[in-house]
Amino acid sequence: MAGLKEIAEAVGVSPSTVSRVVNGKSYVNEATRQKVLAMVEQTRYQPNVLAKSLKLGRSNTICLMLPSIDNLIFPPISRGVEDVARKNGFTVVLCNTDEDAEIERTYIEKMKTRLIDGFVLCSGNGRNGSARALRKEGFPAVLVNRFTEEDLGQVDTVAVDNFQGAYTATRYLLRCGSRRIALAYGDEELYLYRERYRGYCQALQDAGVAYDERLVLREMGGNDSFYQMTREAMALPDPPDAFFAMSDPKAFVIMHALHDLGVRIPQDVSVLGFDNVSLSSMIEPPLSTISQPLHELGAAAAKCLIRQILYKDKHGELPPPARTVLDVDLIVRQSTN
Amino acid sequence: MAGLKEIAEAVGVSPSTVSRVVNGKSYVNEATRQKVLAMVEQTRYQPNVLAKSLKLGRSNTICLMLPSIDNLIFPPISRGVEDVARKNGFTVVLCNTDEDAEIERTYIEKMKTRLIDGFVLCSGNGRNGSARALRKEGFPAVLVNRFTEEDLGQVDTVAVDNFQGAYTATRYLLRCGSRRIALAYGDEELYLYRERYRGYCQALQDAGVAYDERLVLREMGGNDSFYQMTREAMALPDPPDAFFAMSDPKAFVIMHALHDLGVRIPQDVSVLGFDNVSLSSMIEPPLSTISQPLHELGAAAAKCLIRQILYKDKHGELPPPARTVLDVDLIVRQSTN
DNA sequence: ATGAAAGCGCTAACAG
DNA sequence: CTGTTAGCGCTTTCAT
Repeated sequence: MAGLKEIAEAVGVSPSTVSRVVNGKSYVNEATRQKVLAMVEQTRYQPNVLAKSLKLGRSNTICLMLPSIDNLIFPPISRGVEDVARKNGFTVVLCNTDEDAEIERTYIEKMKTRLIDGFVLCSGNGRNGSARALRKEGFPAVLVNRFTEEDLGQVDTVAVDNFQGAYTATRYLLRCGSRRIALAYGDEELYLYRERYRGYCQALQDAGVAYDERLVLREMGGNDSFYQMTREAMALPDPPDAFFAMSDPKAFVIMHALHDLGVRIPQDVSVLGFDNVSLSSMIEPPLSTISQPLHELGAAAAKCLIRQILYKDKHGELPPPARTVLDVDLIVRQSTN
Repeated sequence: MAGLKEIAEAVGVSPSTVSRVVNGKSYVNEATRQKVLAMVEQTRYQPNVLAKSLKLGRSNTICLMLPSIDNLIFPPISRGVEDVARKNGFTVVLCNTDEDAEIERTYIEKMKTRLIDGFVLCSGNGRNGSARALRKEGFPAVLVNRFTEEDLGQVDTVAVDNFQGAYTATRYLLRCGSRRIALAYGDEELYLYRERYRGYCQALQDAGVAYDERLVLREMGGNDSFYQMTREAMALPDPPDAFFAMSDPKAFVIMHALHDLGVRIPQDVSVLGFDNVSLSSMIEPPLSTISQPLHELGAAAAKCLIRQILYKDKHGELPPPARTVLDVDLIVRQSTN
């Protein structure tokens, strides 16, 4: 692969000149500019990004940290991030942490030594303040979906309004006539789930419907645990007439359990999800759900991060943290009535 | 961030010495070694990977090129790649090409300038010989799932035995008593689908069952096209008594269409998929399918690639191309009988 | 408008 | 066993 030097020699100018025309930063005599350009074309010259990064202290690379790309909501988010990153000349490195704080820490350290320009994080459970630490060190960072109260105002965040989404969901179920709404509660460590819980409670209260602790199914060890909990709930003296699942995959498990119980959806009980994962429209019956704009969430995060990076280039410091909240929609399909 | 130089000064030795102890390549006086190590510890020194790569011409980074991480089979493959890469000290950067040869080409060029050590490719439709070109240039590369006859023996490949899988699938359906087996045929440009088609035809022939062109549903413009084709097939004078879908998502669409038609699965018709994507066990009824070891496919690819990289380091050239074939299993669930 | 020179952080001969 | 030197490919003052 030809380098700056080779093409400089071939044209009979200095490497600096070639660098100048390639980067278009400084004026160069039009005649030589053309000659250089011709040679660049001819040799299909591509600048060595590593050398450039080393020199500049900027790699045009961002890191996307998530629990696992296997989780259905992350592929679209990841595409959102990549699509805008690419459009802006950035490369993205994806890291799966498996929710392990140690792995996350290791990755972050490693990435710093690659002169990574910034981080998009969806991996924290909220307790480890990675993002805040990063920001304190001057690293651009943005939290997507997963963050806590403490992060707000301290670091950039992107998410939907989880409280509102759950409120809307619950109110809808109520309006459909449900009165005993079971809740499939995700990992309570996560702020986003606590927010959805709040939305659920608030909607119940606003409608004057009693909250029943026996109807809140608390995840223990994965989504599969909802299979058994669903059966137990249905065995209650006054069983649920609806299930609100805090994520679509939980709804899938619930529907499965209900099916095995011979309970009809939605005739006997309604099921409502949250996320609008691509498969939710493909199952039987198609799942009603609260849609999160997954791709946009990723795109917004990347935009936010790139804004920080550029701002830092210019002003030498990070811009004040911004909060982005996207809207959710209620998608009514056939699992509710 | 402290560099080699800083810690060298602090200890009172030369940078080379520090480099030596850090890399453990050469013997260093035990006493100084300890002092250096102590300082390394204390300053939490992390070598600048970029500088190292630039010097060595090796980045310890590999590139995973796929159509889109949104496609259900890729997340597990991607995890397989990442897991073994990480274990071996490699970072992976993921590129989504959306099946666009131009995007792929651009990505490849870009990655070369990052001194990428090698490529795992699942993105080609077979016609563009990216992998062969790469190999010719001396770049380690391995093809996963998607490749053609021409690639065999020319470049490293990793895949399941698609012919055998489809043969097994079809034979199973036949043994269950089906005689009119419709086939949901994926993109015929892809060798892997043509292989599955061969397996289907062979099994039919071996069983002495007539091949009926009207039963082969050829994808046109996405999986959703199978919805309509399923309806049409069921409207035939002698409709199918089974569907063999060349991928699980196609099976989902078929099941959906069948459901809307009021056809019962598996009582009226059987449906069999291919891939064993994680959701196939969660739908109603749970889908019988041919399981591809997705995670292992990725892991095997990464191993193969790393082997090439190491071999090249040592011998200055690539090892002869190897072919890895993994086994598939028939998973009988409840969509067939 | 252009060239010379220094240096980003690291490694690898080559001396000693 | 350890220090000196050169250089990976690029950008950027600073001269000219």
